[in-house]
Amino acid sequence: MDAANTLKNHDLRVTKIRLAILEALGDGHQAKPYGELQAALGEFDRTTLYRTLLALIDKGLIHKALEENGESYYALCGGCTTHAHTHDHIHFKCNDCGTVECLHLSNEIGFSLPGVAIDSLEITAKGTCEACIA
Amino acid sequence: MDAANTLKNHDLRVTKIRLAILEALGDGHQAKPYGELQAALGEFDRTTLYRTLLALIDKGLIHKALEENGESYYALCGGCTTHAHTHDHIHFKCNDCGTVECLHLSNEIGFSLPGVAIDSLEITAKGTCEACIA
DNA sequence: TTTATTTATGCAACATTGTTGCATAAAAGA
DNA sequence: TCTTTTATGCAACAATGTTGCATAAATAAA
Repeated sequence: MDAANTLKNHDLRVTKIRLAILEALGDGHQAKPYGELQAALGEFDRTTLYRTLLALIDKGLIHKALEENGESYYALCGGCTTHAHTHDHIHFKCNDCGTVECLHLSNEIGFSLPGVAIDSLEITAKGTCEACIA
Repeated sequence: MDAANTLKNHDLRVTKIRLAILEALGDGHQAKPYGELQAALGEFDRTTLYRTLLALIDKGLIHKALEENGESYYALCGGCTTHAHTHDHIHFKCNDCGTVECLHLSNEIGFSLPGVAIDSLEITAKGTCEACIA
């Protein structure tokens, strides 16, 4: 499906910046830092970018993958559901090249916290990615 | 051990703000948001607070438990080692009362990511805490 | 205990991100 | 094409992060 239809299917009007953000986020398994998005979308106003990201998150098209050093990383929602980016989905950041990837786990992660009700689980692993090891 | 000796043992001079931060962080199993620390330590300059937090992190006395909505949460390093707050240590945020706790897991969490080398793992769970369920 | 040295603090200044209100422009439906 | 709804851009401000530098405070040495 093309980006315009993806937007329509998520109850969003088709506008230039929305198409541009979807394009900037690429194939979806990699999260982009806010600064990079802002640089890539320099033709648009910062406020518009900010509000558009909120809108896309709200409609479940993208998600905030991680926050680090005051900067947020955004990625397309691939197989993820809108509200539960959990259990079988983790974020991996390479300390060498800085790449942040959304990875699917074959095995589910399980643990229990007695007494509390868990709604969501965010797991961020850091280390060295395959490309930087080689 | 009292706070002054804790500082000395970590290669840190004993100063008013450092003692005040340790006191503000309390018994250590609960992380405090930056804004709350700043409010509690209002007598000190913001820059000093900022640099002091960096120093305490650097020496392994405290750690940044989580970042959310641009705000960092800090907690004492209890049983944690300086660089690896992982595997058996998670952060739990109650969506009701906002409390963030550092919790110890009895069972270790395990999973594998083929090809990558994992240095650290951060796990944040959100939901409702025991007090807010009751 | 006084002095010398090292380090922390406070202040000023600025960058970045987040955030809101409002007038205007653009998109979707009639 | 016209109308209605929504998005965009601009201005403005708040909060956090960050650096440089002069001064004050803490530690080490005499």
